[in-house]
Amino acid sequence: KLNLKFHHNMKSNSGDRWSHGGSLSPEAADEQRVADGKRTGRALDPDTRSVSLLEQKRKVVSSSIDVPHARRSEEEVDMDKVTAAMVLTSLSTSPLVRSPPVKVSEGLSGSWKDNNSAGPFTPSSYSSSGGYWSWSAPSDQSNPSTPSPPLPADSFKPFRVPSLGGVGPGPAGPEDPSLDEQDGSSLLFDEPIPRKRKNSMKVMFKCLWKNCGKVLSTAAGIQRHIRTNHLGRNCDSECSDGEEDFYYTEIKLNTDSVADGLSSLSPVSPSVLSPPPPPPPPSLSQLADSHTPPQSNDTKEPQGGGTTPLSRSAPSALYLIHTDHAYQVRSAGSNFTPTNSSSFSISWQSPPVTFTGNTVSPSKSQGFGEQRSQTIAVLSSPPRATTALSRKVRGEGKKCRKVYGMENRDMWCTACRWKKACQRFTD
DNA sequence: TATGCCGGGGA
DNA sequence: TCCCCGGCATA
Repeated sequence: KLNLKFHHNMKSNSGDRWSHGGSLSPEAADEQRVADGKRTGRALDPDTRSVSLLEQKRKVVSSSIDVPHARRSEEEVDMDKVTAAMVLTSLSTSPLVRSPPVKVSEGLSGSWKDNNSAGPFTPSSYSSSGGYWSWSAPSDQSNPSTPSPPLPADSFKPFRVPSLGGVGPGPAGPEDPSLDEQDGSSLLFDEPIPRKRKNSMKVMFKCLWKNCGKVLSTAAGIQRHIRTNHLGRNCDSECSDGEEDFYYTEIKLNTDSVADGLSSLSPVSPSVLSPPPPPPPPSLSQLADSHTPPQSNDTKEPQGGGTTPLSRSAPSALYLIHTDHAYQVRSAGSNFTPTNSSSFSISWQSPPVTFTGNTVSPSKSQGFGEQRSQTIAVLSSPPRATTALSRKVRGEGKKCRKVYGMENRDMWCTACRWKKACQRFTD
């Protein structure tokens, strides 16, 4: 509990997400890196290294916290699952709403970081591409104009809060998260999509900005379009923080059916993009709210207090979206290979992981249960055997007691009377 | 809950 | 040794 509080305070105190993530994340990152050894590529920041006793102490605390997190996560996971499932279902219906998902995903990613302050990636993103997240934090001057943040902000806060509380996605311990989550995400999104592309599919990029359905054939083009027209950035790629990635979606067109034209795009794209279901009404409402008002986003973010209302339901939704988004990002990353995006994809994946982890957790629990039962069985079996050997197995036939009944106890054999093995009706 | 028995204890 | 009973395991 103390630990949790500690994290929370840190986050709340520092208006900036990143600062939060940064402070906490480095520690976690170190741990995970060591443990996993997966993402060793990035060197730790000098700052991180410099961390001294205090940091170490934190680590200890954080590590201890992990356990509680996991537990909470499991509980909530179930809820999240359900919510997520609902969201997905609903999303599958309407394609247009995608943009929200993307944003949401961002929010999620952010939350994820916070949650998994210990997460391996936080540091990387933190150190390498702090700018990325800037959008999420309007306070940063870098992205003053970015409207999209609003959505993220709303969703973001709620999401974060839960996670911070310990309920969050961070459920899985350091180990599980990365592995399980990745697996889940990969299963759902990674494999199917990439393969499809290769076939007769043509990839187009559609601007998700409101009232802008512009479709371009290149990611660079769409990014530029978004950057210039929607984000109001004049500078080229330099200015890009990867934010553009979130405002366009990748559309796969079947070359055969391309004739249909864009009109077909919207319908097709959803189906094609296995991961991203369309935006449905109810669940979306939340998302939409967060999305639509970019400005509100900015306003909200600074305060950061927004723990209140959205809280759980939103987070769950976010999860789904997040996943979807992750997919998009990844694909984009693979295609475009933006430096930032790469980092993103990683961080994003982690969130899916969380989700998956949740999903998995149940199975795990079951597995444990099974193990338990097995173990018990094993243990119990020996006693039985012992009993059988040492103790006379109960005879099948009726004994004096049953034959004569309690009323005629006098008629019982002495053994029966003495509560010994019946001598009269021996088996 | 009802039985069948074992292990013990008292007379 | 005879009788009884507590308690356990099983049906």
